[in-house]
Amino acid sequence: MKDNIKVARTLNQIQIAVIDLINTKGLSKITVRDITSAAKINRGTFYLHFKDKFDLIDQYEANILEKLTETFKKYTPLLPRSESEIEQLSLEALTYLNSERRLLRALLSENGDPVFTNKIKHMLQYVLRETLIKQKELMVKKSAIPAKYAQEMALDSIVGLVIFWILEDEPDSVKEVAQIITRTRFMAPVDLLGLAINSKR
Amino acid sequence: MKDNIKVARTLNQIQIAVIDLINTKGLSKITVRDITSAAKINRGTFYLHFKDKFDLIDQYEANILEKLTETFKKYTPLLPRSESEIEQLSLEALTYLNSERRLLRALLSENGDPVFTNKIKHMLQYVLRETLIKQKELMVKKSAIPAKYAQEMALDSIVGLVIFWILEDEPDSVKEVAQIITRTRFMAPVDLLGLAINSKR
DNA sequence: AGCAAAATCAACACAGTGTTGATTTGAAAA
DNA sequence: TTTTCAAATCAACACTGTGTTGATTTTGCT
Repeated sequence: MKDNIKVARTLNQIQIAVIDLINTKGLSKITVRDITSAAKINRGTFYLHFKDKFDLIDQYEANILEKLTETFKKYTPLLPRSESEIEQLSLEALTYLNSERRLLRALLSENGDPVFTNKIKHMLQYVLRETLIKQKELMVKKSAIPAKYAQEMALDSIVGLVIFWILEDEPDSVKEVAQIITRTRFMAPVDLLGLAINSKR
Repeated sequence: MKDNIKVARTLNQIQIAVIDLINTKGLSKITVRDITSAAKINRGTFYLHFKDKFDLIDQYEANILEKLTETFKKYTPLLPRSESEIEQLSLEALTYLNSERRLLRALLSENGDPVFTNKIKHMLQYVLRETLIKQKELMVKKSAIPAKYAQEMALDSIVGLVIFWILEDEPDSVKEVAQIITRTRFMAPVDLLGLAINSKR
C-alpha cells in the first residue's frame, strides 16, 4: 500500500507552486529548486515523482489530453451529422476544460508551455482522422481548395478559439461558447468579421 | 570600420550550424557549445555577437518579422477592398517567406521555436488593428458572433495555413497558395472541408 | 506498537554558462 | 608593403542548476 495521502499532499503542493510560478516568472525560467522551495518540500522529493521539470509538465498535459480524448470517444463514431450534435459535443468538452481552467490558463498563457497547443492540435487531428475514415460517405462535395489546407485551417481556428476563451479574464459561459463554435463552422471569415469586401476582381 | 567580411563569415557559419542543429537535435536541446563547435568557431566568439542562445533566435525572428511588416505597410492603408487586392498582398508576403524557407522551416518545425508562431500572430494582429482603425467604414454588417472570437479565428486559420505550407516537403507554388488564401476568406469551414452536415437542429 | 513507504538531508560529480585578460590573426587603409 | 585595429582565439575562472547517492527521519496505515 502506498502512503497515498502523503503523496497526494506533496503532488498538490507541487502543482499549486508550479501554477503560481508559471504565472509569475514563466515556465521556461523555472528551476526545480524554485518549485521545491515554493512547495516547501525537499528537492530530492521532487525527483521521487518526476524525472525533471519537463516530465512534470508532460504529466499534467497528458492527463488533460487523456480526459479530453475520452470525451470525444464517447461521441464516436462521429463526425456529428447535425448542428445540435456539434453543439452537444462542444458543450461537454468545454465543461471539462473549464473545470481545469486554473492549470490550463497557466499552461496556455504566454508564460506557459508553447508546445501544449501543438499537442492539442495533434490529439484532435488524430481523433478526427480516426472518425473521418469511417465516415467517408460524408464527403460528398468537392472542396474548392485542397483538403489538407482545409483541415489545417478548420483545426487551427477552432483550437485558437478555445484557447482564446481559456485565456480570457472574464470568460463567456460554456454554453455561449459552445453555440459560437457551432455557428462558426458554417460561416466564412469575411462574414464572421462582418466585413464588406468586394468579391469581384 | 568593421572587419565586415570576417563578421559576415562568422555569422554565416553560425546560422548554417544553427539551422542544422535545430533540424537534428531540436532547438531546446542545443547548447552554445554545440553551436560553436558545429560552426567551427571559438565559444568566446559567439558571445561577441549574441547575449545567449535566445538572443540569437530573437535576432533571426525579429529580422523576418521586420521584413514582413514592411511588406504589409506597403499596402497600408489596407484592409484590401477586393479579392484581387487580398491576392496581391498574399503573393508578395509569401514570396518573401519562400526566400527564407530554410530558416523558417527550422524555426517553425516541431524541433524549432514554438513561440515564433505567437510572435507572427502578434505582428499580424498589430498590423490589422492599425488599419482597422482607419477603416471603420468597412464594418457594415453585424456579425453573428462577438468580434473578438471572429478576429482570433481568422488570424489563427491564416497563420496556420501559411505555416502548414512552409513545413510541407513539396510545397505548392507561391501563386497557388495566394489563390487558396484568397478563396478561404470567403468560405466556411464546413464548406472548405466539403462536408455534408445537416444544419437543421 | 510496529511496519513500510515517503520525505528529508547532506554531499557528490557533472555540464553548461557567461566573463575575464592576454594573445594571435587578417582585412583593409595608409 | 607595411601598419593598424577590430575580430577571433584561447585558457581559466566562478557560478548555477542538475540528477543521483546513501543514510536518516517522519508519518500514515494496519
